[in-house]
Amino acid sequence: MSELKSQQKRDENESKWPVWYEPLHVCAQSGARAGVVHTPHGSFETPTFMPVGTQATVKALSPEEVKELGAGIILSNTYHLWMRPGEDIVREAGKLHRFMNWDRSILTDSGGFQVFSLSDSRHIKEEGVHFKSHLDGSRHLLTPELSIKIQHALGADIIMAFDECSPYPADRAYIKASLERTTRWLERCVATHEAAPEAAEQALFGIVQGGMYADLRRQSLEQVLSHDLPGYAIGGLSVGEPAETLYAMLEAVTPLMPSDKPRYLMGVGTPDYLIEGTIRGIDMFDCVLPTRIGRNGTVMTSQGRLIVRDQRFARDFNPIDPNCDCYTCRNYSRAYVRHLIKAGEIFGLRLTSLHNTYFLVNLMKQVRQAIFEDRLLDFRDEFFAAYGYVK
RNA sequence: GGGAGAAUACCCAAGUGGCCAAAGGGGGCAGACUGUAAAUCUGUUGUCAGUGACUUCGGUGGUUCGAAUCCGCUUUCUCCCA
Repeated sequence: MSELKSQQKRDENESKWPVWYEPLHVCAQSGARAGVVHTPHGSFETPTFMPVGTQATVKALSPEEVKELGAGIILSNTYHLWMRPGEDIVREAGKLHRFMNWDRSILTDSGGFQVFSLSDSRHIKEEGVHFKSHLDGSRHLLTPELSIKIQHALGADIIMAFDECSPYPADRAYIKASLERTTRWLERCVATHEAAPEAAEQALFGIVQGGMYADLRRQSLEQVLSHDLPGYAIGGLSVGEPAETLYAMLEAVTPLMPSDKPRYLMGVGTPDYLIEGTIRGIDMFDCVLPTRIGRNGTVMTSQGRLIVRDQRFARDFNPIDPNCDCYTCRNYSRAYVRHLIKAGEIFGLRLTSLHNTYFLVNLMKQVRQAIFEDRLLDFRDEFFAAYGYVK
């Protein structure tokens, strides 16, 4: 695409969508993209890592802290806020941004992941998914229409289509049927969304499924792309498959995705996946990993993962990561963090959550810089060597 | 001074003849965690070799084919009465 044509496309997207992608640079060495995603609540630089705040809070962190560590966009969750406190309350509060005091971008997941993670207490049907509430066992039906309506009430800048995040392993017939149902659900999501006034300020992203079958991934992509949407996501990965499989699935679809729209790899959060995903053309990632493993006593460092709760750190008065300049590493030692975690002190969870989230957000900043310098493959190799990944 | 009761592994605590190296908690140690039912979950926790052996239930001496469990003595602790 010529410079002029891509500029035209950009202008077109800007006027057409509440959320649009501004490409800035493609890494000559890796083909990875750096850009900016513009939303009604500010812009965020890509590639980026999005911390997850399922229940309208990034667990253990205040919005100010999440902001300070550099996150430009966070996630929240349709299913959980629907169950509690109820989307009507969030709407009444002035929608999510006001409710949780976060003035940057927000993305809400549709509840599609809960179709996967709450598999013991739900039934999938064509109309939607019947859930038994994990809170009180009450029965509920989440449909594509309802998911979109709830997400309208929540008011995130980016909302997700209601999909089935299919399990792994799963046979081809199941995956094919599942992805086709997800496609039909997408049509219903789009119809509901486009008919609503909220479409002016919220952008609906479609989700590519297809399990671990490259041709089914392509089929799903084709169906999703038949809707002109402001962004596209890849779902149903990082569900237990080998890394090579995940990479292969990305390679099956990202080259066919439009270059003027953001691409979001859902639920992916280890450093290797972030880097390899970016190399394969992904712009956005989210994951509970940094906050969850943080709360459970594990930290990520430039030299690899550490279970900082382990005894070997009892007298280690160095920072968690000597190369990190987050609040935790600037002020506290491994020994202190370990002590807090062992003692069950809340502050310990806060320090590890803060560090881990900073680590991934900051990693993506470095990745972005490497893209601009056309040296992302070199950066990857350097990072992996220090982190302890064997390539 | 008299009487009653209790002592079990790092801690608390089950167990009152064999199925007991000994339940269950806690603590310790280790691991897992990927669009969050997760400040959670799993494994392990006498010793040594690892399908077995050895040493353990305050100490000691007995009874018995067999004892953490029954008996004698003893030590310590708690409570009650003087």
